[in-house]
Amino acid sequence: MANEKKAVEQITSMEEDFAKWYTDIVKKADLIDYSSVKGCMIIRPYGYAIWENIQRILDGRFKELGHENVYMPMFIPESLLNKEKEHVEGFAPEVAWITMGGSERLTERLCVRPTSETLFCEHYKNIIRSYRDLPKLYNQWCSVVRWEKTTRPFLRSREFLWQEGHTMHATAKEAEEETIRMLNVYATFFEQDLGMPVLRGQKTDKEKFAGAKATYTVEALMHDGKALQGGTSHNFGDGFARAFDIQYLDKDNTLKYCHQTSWGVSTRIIGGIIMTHGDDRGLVLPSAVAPIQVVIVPVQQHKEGVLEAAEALKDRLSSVCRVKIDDSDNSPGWKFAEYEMKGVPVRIEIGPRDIESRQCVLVRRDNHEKQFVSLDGLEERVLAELDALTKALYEKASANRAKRTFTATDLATLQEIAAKESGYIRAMWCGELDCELELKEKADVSSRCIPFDDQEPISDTCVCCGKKAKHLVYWGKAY
RNA sequence: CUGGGUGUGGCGCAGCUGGUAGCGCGCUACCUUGGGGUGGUAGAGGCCGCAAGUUCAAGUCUUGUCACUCAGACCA
Repeated sequence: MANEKKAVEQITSMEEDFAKWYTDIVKKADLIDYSSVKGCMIIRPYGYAIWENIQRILDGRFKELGHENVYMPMFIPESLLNKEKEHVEGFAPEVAWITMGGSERLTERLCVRPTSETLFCEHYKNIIRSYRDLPKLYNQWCSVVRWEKTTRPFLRSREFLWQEGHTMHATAKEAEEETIRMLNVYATFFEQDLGMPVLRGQKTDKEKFAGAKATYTVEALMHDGKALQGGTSHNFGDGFARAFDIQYLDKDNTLKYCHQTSWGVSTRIIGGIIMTHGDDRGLVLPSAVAPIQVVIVPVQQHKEGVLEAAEALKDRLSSVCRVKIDDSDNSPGWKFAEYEMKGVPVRIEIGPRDIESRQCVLVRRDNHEKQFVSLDGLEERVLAELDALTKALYEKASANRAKRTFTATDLATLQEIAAKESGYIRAMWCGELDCELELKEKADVSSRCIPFDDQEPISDTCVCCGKKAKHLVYWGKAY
């Protein structure tokens, strides 16, 4: 249809070129603009509003669980960063350094935080004395800098926004519980609020965070079959505590090292939302984080009573959701396309015909079906549709994941699948780094995670070396 | 970091064998139209990424450089 075609001609089709489709969307939905520094993006009001919604929801959940927000400096002296060996080795290659202050050369250079473990450790050492001081449950919302070679809006930028929780506990058991608890907070947020199914699981040693004892992850699968690590939760054991000498005096009057966790999600989530739910008309936003949940488009708005009726609807709906009315001079068709591009979950059209029959037209972003809806009880109906939309997105994404999840019990099959398909490949693994490297080399896949909820062995031997298998691993290509 | 692509009004592009810049969209004003990007009239807006060089003359040729972008390698 000519009109259909016209509505989508502004963005590249995702089938044609997924990468270009993605950049088209981030630009044309007004999420970001590029800045004059490579890899540093300007997050525009509409994009930032999505982040604010993510922040508000997660921040509330963190606080319900007893976490407090703090703010740490953005600079880390080199000597402080160097205290934990594995950690510094992991991050050193992508750290940005400050060497000058005004016109003076600094005696010790400062790194711009790539993550704040060391800063938290320095502070915790000063404030933790007794078991009564534990646990310490701190979180901060901030930006961090990692000097990436290749950058993409939201997915990999040199500066990005995130939250990083850093907690200190008396025992290893408590630290492990906190690590899993926060992983579950993320998993729930992804699945219920963002409509994104995730795999909860553990990273292999190769993929885990520098300095961590164990790294857990929620992995999401994008529409094109590539995986995206959505959030991470690390258990540090007492490794950093030993490096920074963070001890407390326990009830039994002996000094003990603290056990530590950290966990984070970043603006990368927004990239994940785009690549999971978006379509050829543009962005599709899950209701919970959509800056505009309902857009009201008046039709024949110059006619008597139309704008007034639209305004009245807006007033009513404002009490239950985020609603906008577009009374600009643009034609209705223009507005339809515009708000589809921006991923607004629900559109309501109201014109003279509707007013006469006390109804309006309601169209959901995910299925585009026009429904004639009575104005009575509209608030409840809209809330139900917002909820149904997120659930429908979840179902659709789950179906995509199911379609793209494969199983291999021998190397040849795994290679064949990896070459032909895009998605997860379930396969047994012996636990050796060599096999991970070999699979990368031979099939160009990396281990995404050892999933918690899918460990029923599919064979006894490692898919790569044939030795006794330890875990079922999801393999794939990742962003 | 390696390899490709691209830099020309805000955006997308044209500009051939060198001769002093053009189209579409958008923007501004007014009118018109309005249930899937409505049509019209009149306007505003560019030292062609940057720097050297060749030439009487460079958007166009040469060299260098910077940026963006895609695909790898590396990472949230």
